[in-house]
Formats: sequence, structure tokens, C-alpha cells
Amino acid sequence: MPGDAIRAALIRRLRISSAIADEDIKEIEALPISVREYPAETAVVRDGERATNCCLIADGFCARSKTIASGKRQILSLHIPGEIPDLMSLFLHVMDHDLSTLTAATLGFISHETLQKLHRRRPVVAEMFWRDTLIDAAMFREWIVNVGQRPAPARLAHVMIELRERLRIIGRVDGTSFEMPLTQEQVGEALGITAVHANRVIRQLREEGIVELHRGRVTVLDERKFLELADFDGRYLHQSPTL
Amino acid sequence: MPGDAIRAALIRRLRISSAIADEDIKEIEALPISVREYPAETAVVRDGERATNCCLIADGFCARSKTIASGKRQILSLHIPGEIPDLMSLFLHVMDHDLSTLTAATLGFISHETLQKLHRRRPVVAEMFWRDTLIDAAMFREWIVNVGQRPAPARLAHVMIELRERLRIIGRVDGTSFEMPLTQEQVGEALGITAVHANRVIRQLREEGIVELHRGRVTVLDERKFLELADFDGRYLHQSPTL
DNA sequence: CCCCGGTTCCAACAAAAGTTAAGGACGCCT
DNA sequence: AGGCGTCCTTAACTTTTGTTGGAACCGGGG
Repeated sequence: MPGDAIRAALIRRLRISSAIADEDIKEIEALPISVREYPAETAVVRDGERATNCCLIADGFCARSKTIASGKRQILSLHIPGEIPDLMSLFLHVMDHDLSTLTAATLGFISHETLQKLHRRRPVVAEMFWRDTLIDAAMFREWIVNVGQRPAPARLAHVMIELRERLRIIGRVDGTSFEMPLTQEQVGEALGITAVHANRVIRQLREEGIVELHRGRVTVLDERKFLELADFDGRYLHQSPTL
Repeated sequence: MPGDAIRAALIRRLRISSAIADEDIKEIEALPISVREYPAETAVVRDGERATNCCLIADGFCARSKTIASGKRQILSLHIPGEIPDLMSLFLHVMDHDLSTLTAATLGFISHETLQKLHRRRPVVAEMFWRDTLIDAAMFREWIVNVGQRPAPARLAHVMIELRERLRIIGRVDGTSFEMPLTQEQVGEALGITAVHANRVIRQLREEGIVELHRGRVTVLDERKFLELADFDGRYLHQSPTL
């Protein structure tokens, strides 16, 4: 049954930021999930749509974004397996942004109704999910700082390290390299710069022997320089449930 | 009793985004709140601190911000009376940013413990507060877009209009003008530009007869041009509880 | 196998924003 | 009234980023 692996990924991730009781795990494991495959570069939910489900990433990468009147697009966050990128739609039914796949992905859908019922039955689970949406917001805050205050090379390094720290938790970092399946166009949209400038910045970091980004994969060349450039403090990820 | 006016402001605001039952209003009115006065430009909670209370703005303006290693500061949001800017601390106990006053302010503090108990008693109230934190996140998303994709003059106009729409709800817009008590330094920190450039942009909008910002007060000179420049779509404020 | 479309890469030029430096306005305190 | 400090204002100059246009690369489909 494919749903099982999905549920396991979710539970593993929730454990990182909250402490869960066994009965609650059972409840989550019993959640009805309908699975669906998506090709790369496809909209899952669109800005303005009314959502009735939340979507759990079983496999693949997703991104959230907003497009303004001038046609420019801003990527707001990247999402990896085990995450529920549109949990917010549970109470904000009309989407205020897009959710789309970056790579081919398999997604599990859980209806809002099911989740609401679970929350009434198990307030602790509700709090866990609430906390998850709060971490989501914390990541947005850091993203604002990144786009607003850091020079472009540091912005790129920071996004890379954030992604790496999250991938590490699900065992998806392979030595000095990990996946970041964005085109340079999309890197630009994430950093608030043009694709041309994204290319310049990527090249600069390569030439300085700090980090390489090639075909959707990041390879760190000099960890010390990389960390120093990124100015990364992972506290905002709130990965410790004890605090 | 000073607490009453505070509670009333909170309830009025919650009503905008959620439908509330009478019993729930009674519960909120019964919440123990300890009131405290703050001078302008003072930290309320600091990045890294452990919070045990949430803070309700009774009067005055506040802002949330983060400071990076290089010393640069990014303002993340502005807050007005009736709001609870650090509701997120309820489940993210260690602050990942600063909350400080912009003007002299009177703040009401509600302990996390009290709120948790209320949530267990009244899950609907918990959902209301949850929804509030989700709207907070929606505002962060729009802030990312603003800083990442809009040219500086549009950024300024957008922040102004967002603030105006929120002030309007609490009856704080006076014809074509409203309060925005930021120094030009702070305007720069909000928009992700330097104070010098903030000055340039403010002057430009004044010279073009669009909007005037003087001594912490915005006066709109040409509403049509102002709206057009800002590219504002208020959907992200999620002000309709019916949707 | 080659062609095609989307990336990646690059250079030259234009525009936006940052830096530095300095004078002016204004409120506040004595 | 005078002095002081903060904010605002402006100019000249530098750096970063955007724009335009084009060449090279690469993978998939005919």
C-alpha cells in the first residue's frame, strides 16, 4: 500500500518539532489519504481557488509562489517529501498563492473534513499541526530577511543551506551534495533577482570554489566559506520539540 | 477598567476574519490581562528569548524585525491596536525575531497557560486564533513578494495601502490620511532598501503628486495613481469569515 | 541521426540602489 | 534663547542589478 510510506514520512517529520503520543500516531496512520501522481512543473492548487484538501508530499519537490500584475513571479518556499505545503488552507480556504510541483511528484490528499474531525477528537494533534503552520511562518520571516537584506550570493547560499538542513532530516543529503531541482530562472524567482543575474551569481560561487549548482544538484566545494557566506542560523526552523 | 477597551478591540478584530459565538466572546472577555505601558522604540520581546505571554496591542504601533550578522535589520510586519503580534510564541516558545514598539504603546499580556486552557475548553476559539496566525503568515508571503519583486516606489505604496486597509477596520483612517509612524530609516528597513534610497523614493512620490509621508503621517494626493502604483489586492488579508 | 526547445552562459549597456559626506530643519532640554 | 541630537535632505560617485541579444549546450522526439 503506497499510503503507508507517505504516512511514515509525515510522522517522522512531525516528530522533529513536536513530541507525539502513540495513540496520536495511530490516528495519523488511520487517516484516509488519496494518492495522485503529478508531472514536473504542474499546478497543484492555484491562487484564488477554494481548497477542500490538504496535500502531503510523498515524493518529489514542490514550490509555493505568487505572481504579480506585471507578470513577475516570486517563489515563497520550497517543499520536500513529508511536508504539507498547503496546511494553511484548512482555515484559509481561498488560496492566496500557487502550489506547484518542481519535479514529478506523488502527492497524498487528506480532506479538510477529516482533519477537522481529528482535531476535535485529539486536540494535541491539532496543536502539532498548528505548530507546523507556525514553523512555516517562521520560514517566511527568514525568507523576507534573505530577499530584503542579504547580497545576492549570500541569498543563494542561504536558500541552499536551509534546503540542505531540511533534506538532511529525511536522509536525502549525500555527503557534500544534495538535490535542488530549480532552473536558473526559478533560482532567480526565489532570490528576487533576474535569471541572468542568478546565472552570474551561480558562476561567481563556482569560480570562487564555494559551491556548485549543476543540473538540479548542489555540491559544496568549501564548507567553511559556504557557511560563512550564507550567514545561516537554523534556530528559525524550530527543530527541537523540547523548547 | 483599562482592560475592557483592549478586549473590545481584540474581539472586534477577530470578528472580521471569523464568526464568533456569544459564549466565546464571554470567555475572551473573562481573560486575565495584565496591562503595561511602553515608551516608543522599545523592545517588548527579543530574538532568542523564551516567551511565556502573548501581547495584545491596546494602543500604539509595533513592529517585528530580524537583525542579521552584518547588523542590517529587516522589518517583517507592522502592528496596530487590537492585534496580537506574538501569538506564534504560544507554540514556538523561543522567539526567532524581535518585537518592539514604534510609538509609545500600552500592551496587554495574556499568559500562554491561560490561552492553552481556553483552547482546551473551547476548540472553536483555538481555531480562531489559529486562523489569526495563518493570516499573519499570509501577510508575510505578500511581504516577500513586495520586497522581492516590486520596484521600490511600488513597495512603499504597497506597505502604505496594506497598513491603511488594516487601520480602516479599526476606524483609524481620517479621510485621505492615516498614521504610519516610521522614520525614513525604518521605511528603508521595511522595504529592504537604504535610508538614503527611501528618502529618494518618498520624495519622488511626493513630487509626482501621488502620496505624501510627513512626520509619521501618510496623505494620499492622487488615489487612482496610488492604487495603480501599489498593485494591491487585499485578498491575502482574508478579511471575510464566510469564505 | 538530426532537429527542436528549453536551458545555460555570456557580454555590453542601462537603470536602480548603495555609499559617503555634508548641510539644514526641527524639537527638546537647559 | 541657545545648543544638541535626531531626522531629513541632497549631491556625487560606486556598485549591483536589470535588459537585451545572442551563442553554446543538451536531452528528447521524430
